[in-house]
Amino acid sequence: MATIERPTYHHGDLRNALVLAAVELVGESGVDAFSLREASRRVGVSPSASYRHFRDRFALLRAVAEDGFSRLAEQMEAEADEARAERRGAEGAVAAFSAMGRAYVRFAVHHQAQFRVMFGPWARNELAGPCAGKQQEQDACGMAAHATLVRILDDLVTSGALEAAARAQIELVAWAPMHGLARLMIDGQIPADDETLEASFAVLERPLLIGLGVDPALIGR
Amino acid sequence: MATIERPTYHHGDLRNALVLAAVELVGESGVDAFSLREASRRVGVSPSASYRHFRDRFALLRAVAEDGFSRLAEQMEAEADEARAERRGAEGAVAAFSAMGRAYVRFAVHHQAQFRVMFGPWARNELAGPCAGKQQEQDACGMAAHATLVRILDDLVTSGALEAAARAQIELVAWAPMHGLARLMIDGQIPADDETLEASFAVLERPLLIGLGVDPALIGR
DNA sequence: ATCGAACGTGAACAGTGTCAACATAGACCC
DNA sequence: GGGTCTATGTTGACACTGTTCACGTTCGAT
Repeated sequence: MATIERPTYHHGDLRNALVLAAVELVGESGVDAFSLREASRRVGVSPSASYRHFRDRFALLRAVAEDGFSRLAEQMEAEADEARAERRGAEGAVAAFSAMGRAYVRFAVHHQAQFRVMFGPWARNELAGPCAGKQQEQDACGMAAHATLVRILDDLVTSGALEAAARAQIELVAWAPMHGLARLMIDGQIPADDETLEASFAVLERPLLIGLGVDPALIGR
Repeated sequence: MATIERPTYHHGDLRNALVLAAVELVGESGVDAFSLREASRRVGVSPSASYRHFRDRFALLRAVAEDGFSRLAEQMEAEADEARAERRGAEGAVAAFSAMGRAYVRFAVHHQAQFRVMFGPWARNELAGPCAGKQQEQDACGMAAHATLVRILDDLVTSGALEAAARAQIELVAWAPMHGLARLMIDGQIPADDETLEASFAVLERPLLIGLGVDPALIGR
């Protein structure tokens, strides 16, 4: 009855296949369209089989979120590194910081539905394990991405681009505007094309950095 | 078979009753828990009756969003006016602006689920009318709230607190960080209690205003 | 080779969105 | 008043969903 032929009775890698299918599904038709049954169908497995790997449909969504966070971390890291490579010292740190922010928003816009899942209400719905099953960390999901953020912010201070006193604030002052821009774009309040993205980012960047006390001369064009 | 007795066969105000029930439902158990059937049940009416007033379950959610936007507009307006009343000129304009932002975030935190609906993916799902049935304006939903925002931003310029050149930027520079803070709080990335709210708001406020070129002396304590 | 555990299947339950056919009750005209 | 029209509700059905339970199948260790 499986919709996709499968040579072996056992799938072999069902868990990952399900996550992948779910990511696809969510990407195609949005979070609402996602259904555990449809994901199972795509993988070619009966719906109940999924319950050997996920206690809930929410557990599967959490896995989708986790996948998204790790991709996001990679993306941010890569673009930040690239930006820093072209410059030195404080200027490099500022460039990396800026690139990271841009990467964050770009990721959201290019993976709208998955981004929504990542920050959806599912992650902390029940007492159930927050992410992959580790119960210790409520927000373990975004840990990798958050670690990247912290690293780049620290650079900002150690390179001298930012006074140490501002370090405590910068996390929020950096994150909130970028997150807000991202959400406004994926939720349709702001057009979600790449040009608008760049323009909006540019508008936000300078006042934020200046407000935090970064020397305007360090801010790339 | 109605779960709530109803003296008359016709309800009389079913549309509004449904919206109210939906707002309640969403507030109690989140957007996911919402179901057209449950809303109908609460009102004491058969599920199909709702289809005389809403083409979709999404249409009902859009009505919930609309309700939220008008409440938000009232709230922002009220708190801004109150804050301005105590001061004069540029200082008053800045205070009103600040109060409006605080009201925005506070509304989100105190009406988490409804706020999520307001900015959810439902509003612009289909070609269907965006909100109450008017098809002209894609984002007619937030018009009242947006008008309030514009009014207060204009004050900022006319009162001399902000250079006219910054007017074009300020909309985004004000909205994105507040929206981001709101979402991070309701989505669990930042604790959603009132003290954290005030503290976070305070951290964001000053760099933003300074970055835009507002005289620090005008910023309230 | 056997046996337990891990993995997958089928059939079933309650709940959902939605629709078409039918019932009721106001409104409006004579 | 009586008679018709139309807005409004109701019943019953369909296809779909999440989830569970009893049951097959296969893998790996002994």
